[in-house]
Amino acid sequence: MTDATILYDLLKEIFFILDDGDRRLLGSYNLTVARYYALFHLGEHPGMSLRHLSELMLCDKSNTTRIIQGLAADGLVARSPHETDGRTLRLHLTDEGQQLRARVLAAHAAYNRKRFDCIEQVEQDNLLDGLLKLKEGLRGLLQG
Amino acid sequence: MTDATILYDLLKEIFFILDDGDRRLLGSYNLTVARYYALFHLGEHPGMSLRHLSELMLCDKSNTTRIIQGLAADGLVARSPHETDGRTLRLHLTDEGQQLRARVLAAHAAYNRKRFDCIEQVEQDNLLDGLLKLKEGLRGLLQG
DNA sequence: TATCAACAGTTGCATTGTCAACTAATTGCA
DNA sequence: TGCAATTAGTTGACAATGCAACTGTTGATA
Repeated sequence: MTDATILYDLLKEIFFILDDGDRRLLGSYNLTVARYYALFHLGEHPGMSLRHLSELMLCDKSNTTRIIQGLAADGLVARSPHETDGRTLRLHLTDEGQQLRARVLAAHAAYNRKRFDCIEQVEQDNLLDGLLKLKEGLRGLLQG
Repeated sequence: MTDATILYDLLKEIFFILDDGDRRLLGSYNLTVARYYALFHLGEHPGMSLRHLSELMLCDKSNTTRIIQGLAADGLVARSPHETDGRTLRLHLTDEGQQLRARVLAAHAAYNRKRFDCIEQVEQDNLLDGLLKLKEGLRGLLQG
């Protein structure tokens, strides 16, 4: 087994542990992980299109359609037509959506601090460096 | 934004990129990620039970039932009754399954090497150290 | 300008995944 | 031994997700 495969397996395993924790935390706010990400990105980019959101969420646009449908049904997101482009939607958080987003983001940040407390600050920084480089490299592969 | 959240976001994004790549690579072999893992484990433990496979795949046994049904329909896996325990199945790769497994494992390992080539060996080792520590820490949280 | 390609979003379908209920077989214990 | 509890696997209901095909809109160009 090569180093690359060990790294790969580790990354996958850590993801599953993080994701499992997320599911529990977010479930207590009646959110799924996907809905949480949608709320997050919509707060960062008010008025964004569905396609743009799909790119940020790294998922298929059909999936995004349905996630937004659910959030709209819950009164957290509003969809309006684009002013000039008849194909495009403008997505916005409702007031309720913004309030929920603020609460959940705070809870999630606190949860992350707790989770990553297990490693020292220096190691966090090292890890951050390595992961950043890895991410850039992987993104580069997608282009080339 | 705290370091912890940056780390978290990086890990998630890297996972999604890896997963997307996996889906493409495995798709070219007519495999899904779940089927790939099933082939992998079945090759390591010939004759294993469905329940055992479920544990290794970290998923519900009903899901495993259906994944195996699909693989069997494709002629990659054979199911036979256990010699002494009438409840239990014995799962085996067919010859075709073994050949496919060998090819796909090699392709996946090569793909991983290519993907992780973007960072130097020393950095890979550092990353591995940090991730290992993180994994242990996260596991610790689950217990405590 | 008329047409054709590209794009945004939706819908249908298959796979994956969970949970709960079920069947059949085994095990344990009174 | 015989009955109750456990175990292996399957099935059904449902949600999330990806892919492919579709509709309607925009844009580019001949």
